[in-house]
Amino acid sequence: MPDLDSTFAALSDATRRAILAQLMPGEMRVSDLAHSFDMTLTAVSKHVRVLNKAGLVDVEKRGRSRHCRLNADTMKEASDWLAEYEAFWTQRFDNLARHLQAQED
Amino acid sequence: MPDLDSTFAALSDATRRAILAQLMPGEMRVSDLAHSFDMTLTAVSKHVRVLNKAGLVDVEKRGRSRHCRLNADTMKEASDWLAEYEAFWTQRFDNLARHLQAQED
DNA sequence: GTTATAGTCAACCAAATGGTTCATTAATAA
DNA sequence: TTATTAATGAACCATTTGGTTGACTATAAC
Repeated sequence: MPDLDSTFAALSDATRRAILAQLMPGEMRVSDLAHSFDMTLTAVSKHVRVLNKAGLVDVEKRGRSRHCRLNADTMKEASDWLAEYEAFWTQRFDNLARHLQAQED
Repeated sequence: MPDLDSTFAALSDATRRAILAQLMPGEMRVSDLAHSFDMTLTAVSKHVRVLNKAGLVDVEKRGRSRHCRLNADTMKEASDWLAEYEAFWTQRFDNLARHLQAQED
């Protein structure tokens, strides 16, 4: 049930975007993520919680670890919202796009 | 010069997204925009300033009016960032059961 | 001129944000 | 059993945010 407000808000922090990038190859524990950042485990845990509440990351408790993994469905919703404006930026590059399309054929 | 931080932050507010939607058909003055919202002109003016600083809206002073228009190039940057995750929502390799398990706290 | 309109600026407020430290819970290891 | 590890919770702090009101600037209209 994540709304666009919390999704975009979650994406507005560089640390959280970096967390998402780290999760691309596969799931990671919260403490593994924390090693990459110059902040406390508590801070990273909070960021993960924000991402989780925004629906961008799923967290699964296994033993005493929390395993985090991307939930890209929510990103798709943000992407879909932006896509409604696509015409406003593709129009400018229309000529280039046609040119590239012609080269593909 | 807008960074992703301010771009996504600007997009995280429903009022500002509504302003962007209103600007799709064409430019509008700040006071025209303000008519649509249950808040003061000052508040709308502040939202426009946030959108302008984020590079999402261009503002041109004409007479005593400020005319606002979309700048979709910045939206494209946000869209491009999200697009790097496209593979994660187009290829749905995660199964539903695991997803549901992750949802429980 | 005087007055109305468009908009910003400044000050203020309550709530949210991003970070810290310290304490605590829960699971594993010795 | 005891100690260690993984992670969250609680309290705190400074800054930012989204809104207000009231004063102000600048343009346009009468």
